[in-house]
This record gives sequence, structure tokens and C-alpha cells, in this order.
Amino acid sequence: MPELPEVEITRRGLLTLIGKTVKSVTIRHPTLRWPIPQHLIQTLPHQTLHSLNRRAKYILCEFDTGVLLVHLGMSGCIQLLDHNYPPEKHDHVDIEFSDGQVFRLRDPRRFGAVLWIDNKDNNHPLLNRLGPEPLEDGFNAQYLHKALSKKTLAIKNAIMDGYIVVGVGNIYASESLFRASIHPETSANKLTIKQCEKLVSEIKSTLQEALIAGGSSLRDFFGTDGKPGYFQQAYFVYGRTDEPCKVCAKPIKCIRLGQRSTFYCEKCQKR
DNA sequence: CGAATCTCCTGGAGGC
DNA sequence: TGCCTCCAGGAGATTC
Repeated sequence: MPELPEVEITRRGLLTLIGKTVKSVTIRHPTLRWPIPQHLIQTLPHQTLHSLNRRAKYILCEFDTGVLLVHLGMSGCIQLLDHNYPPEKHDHVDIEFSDGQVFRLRDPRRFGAVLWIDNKDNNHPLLNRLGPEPLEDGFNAQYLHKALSKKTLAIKNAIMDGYIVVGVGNIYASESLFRASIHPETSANKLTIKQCEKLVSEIKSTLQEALIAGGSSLRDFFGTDGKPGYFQQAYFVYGRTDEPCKVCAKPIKCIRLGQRSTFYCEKCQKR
């Protein structure tokens, strides 16, 4: 399931498309999280891709008259293929470029999204209220401590809230809290500035390590070249219920927090 | 208003 | 081997 490192790796894998012009768009299955705008079939051809950026887990593809916003949901991947390569069952969208390369979105569970933001519509509602990027300087201990100061929800839910900080999904939330020795159920406003320092630092390093490792992969993530990442071997707690903690050997606990599996070590992580 | 819950979807795993 | 049930999860929408 794509977390921020996988999205960033996907974006980098697409950079070779910059400067190329769209030849055609094929939409095979228009109902992702929201309907894919059918007008893309007419709008995109003849437009040039100028840049590929990322905000949170959204990939932003800048064309002449607007931005194509792509989200991979939890099972999405983008592959770059020759246009003769036959589509498979869950290959919902193709954007063929004039050199014959195809940007192909596959998303079996269809939690992903493909939307169009016209240049005249700035301040898109999906983007304009998002918190800071976790790897940028705006995400620091002072910011986090202040952002949490009136929050009583569990810290794990807080760091997964995109209005506080973007890009921290379920896996890295558990991993970062373990590394920071903070119990996932701790009230967000109870974190000291010192704990915020540690947590910010561990969120950054966890994401950074995953990025360097080429993105983590569970069974259904592949990057643009079809190769899986390998970060999952390094998990301290995620998916390790009842297995010994890698630090203290006590069995890892699994609880539900905000409808999500949450993994932690009760000895290493303090409330 | 903040927090918790609901919702979309399908593949894979486990039980029999 | 096949069928059934259950589960996973990003994040906006809805409800409390």
C-alpha cells in the first residue's frame, strides 16, 4: 500500500515523461474514489507535461491548461510501458504520449483518484488545508507541539491526520512511535516538547530510510518499473503481533485505534 | 468544534 | 478445489 516514500518513488520514476506531449487518453474503468473526468479524453491530447510534483500522497502532473492530480489509494501503481503492452484487469487509465510510452494506472481496490484541476481553479479543496510535508523544515518540534496542544486524541491518530502533517500512513505511524518510545494511545496534548523533538526526528528518518530503500512494499505495490521495494524487512513493530520486540524481546502488541491496526511494544513505549 | 465512525473496493488468507 | 467469511486500509464524508 503506497505510503509517502512509494508515492515519491513513483513520481521520480515518471520524470522521463516531462517535456513529452499526450497523444491519447483511455479510461477503461471510470469509477475510482471519485469519477475520473471523462473530458480528459478531449482535454489532455496535444498538451505537454511540464512538471511532476508531489503534495502529501498526491502526484501533481502539470500540463498546459491544468494539473492532473493522481492518488494511488492503497493498491494503486503507475507503470510506464510501451503502448502495445496489453492492459490487464485493473488497468483503469492509460495516458499515451507521442513517443509511444504509456502512463498506465492500475488500482485493483479503486481507492485511488484521478482528477483535473484547471489552471483557473486554484486552491483546490483537497490540497489547500493540508499540513506541512514531513520531510520539510516546516515540520519541526515547535510546530508539532503547538499543533497538538489542544488535541486530546491518541498521538497515533494525530500524526495520521493530514491537517497536522501529511504523508504519515498507518505503517510509518506505528514505526515512528516505536522509534520515539511513545505509546500510540498517549493523548496528543500530553507530549512534551522533548518527545515532539524525538517524534519529528523519527518520522523524518523513518520516511527517509524508506525512501532510500526504494519504498516499502506489501504484496501489491510496484514502482513505475514494476520492481517491488524492500523496506518492509526493517519493520520494528508493524505486522509483528506476538513476535519478540527487536529491542527488548517482549511480544509486540496489536490494538485497534481509529479503526486501524496499531502495533507497539508495551515495554519500550511509554504513555 | 473536535473526535469518532462510516464508507468506498477487491484480493488474499483462513476455515471447512 | 471451491465456496464462504473476514480483513486490510487512505482519507473524505458523515455523525455524534
